[in-house]
Amino acid sequence: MLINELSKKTGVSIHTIRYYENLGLIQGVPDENVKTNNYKNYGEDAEERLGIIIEAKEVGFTLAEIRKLLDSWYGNSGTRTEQIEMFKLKIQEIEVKICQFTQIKNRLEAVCKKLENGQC
Amino acid sequence: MLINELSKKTGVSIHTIRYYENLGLIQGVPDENVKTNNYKNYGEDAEERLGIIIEAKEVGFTLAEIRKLLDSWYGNSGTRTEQIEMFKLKIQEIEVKICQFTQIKNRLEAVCKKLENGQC
DNA sequence: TTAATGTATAGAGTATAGTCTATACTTGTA
DNA sequence: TACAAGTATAGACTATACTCTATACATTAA
Repeated sequence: MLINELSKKTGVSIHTIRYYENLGLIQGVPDENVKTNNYKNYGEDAEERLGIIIEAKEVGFTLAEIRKLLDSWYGNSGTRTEQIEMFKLKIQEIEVKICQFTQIKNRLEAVCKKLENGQC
Repeated sequence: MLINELSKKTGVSIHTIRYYENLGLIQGVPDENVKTNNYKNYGEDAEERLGIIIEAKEVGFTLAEIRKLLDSWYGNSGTRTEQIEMFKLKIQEIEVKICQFTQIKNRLEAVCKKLENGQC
């Protein structure tokens, strides 16, 4: 598919897709059959990678981190042991984040209850 | 306490504290007894607010959101009903985030296991 | 074939969140 | 009293993550 379709499918703007492509997060390839242009084609892999980027961004990873994540995910870098280390580290980070979220949630809930009971 | 002490206590740089103060997230007050300077004094409230800022930032709130949070927290804005609404909304947002984190964590764990079992 | 629309590339502009520098005044210690 | 260190203010600079503009070429429908 061309960039326009990828954009519509994922909800990511064409500009942003190109920005991600410049950063090496996804990659389109020119169609060998078409010699007249250098339009890039994006496959399901690009779509999937974009999906992961969106998800990872939502939970607070930077694009630099996501790049590393994708490289490990798709085995573009590091030995298997390094990849496993990378994933375990990320899992730990996420666990810490979940913990922090739970804490601040409890804090907010406590304040909320106080407010509801008119104790403020 | 003066800005230097506040910085040391919280681990937030003097520059950043001033930046937050400009945004209205915290506030120091000049000492009425000292007429020679306009050095600002920061109380425990400022320290506490900085603590909340740090926590909230860690879980992904923007400074604009944190400002609203602090205003509700300390009752500087809105009716009680509005405050409760605000808190409930934030709690919901956090629940969604925790859910997203759990999902991506499961995803990472699955890939990790595959890697460990040599299925990649 | 022409006009509208789509694509690629490069580079400028924007928003957020700092971070640093310059200048000027104040305080505290030798 | 001199001087190092602290403080305030304003403004410049940086990094991240876009977002937009300009230019040029390609494609497609009328």
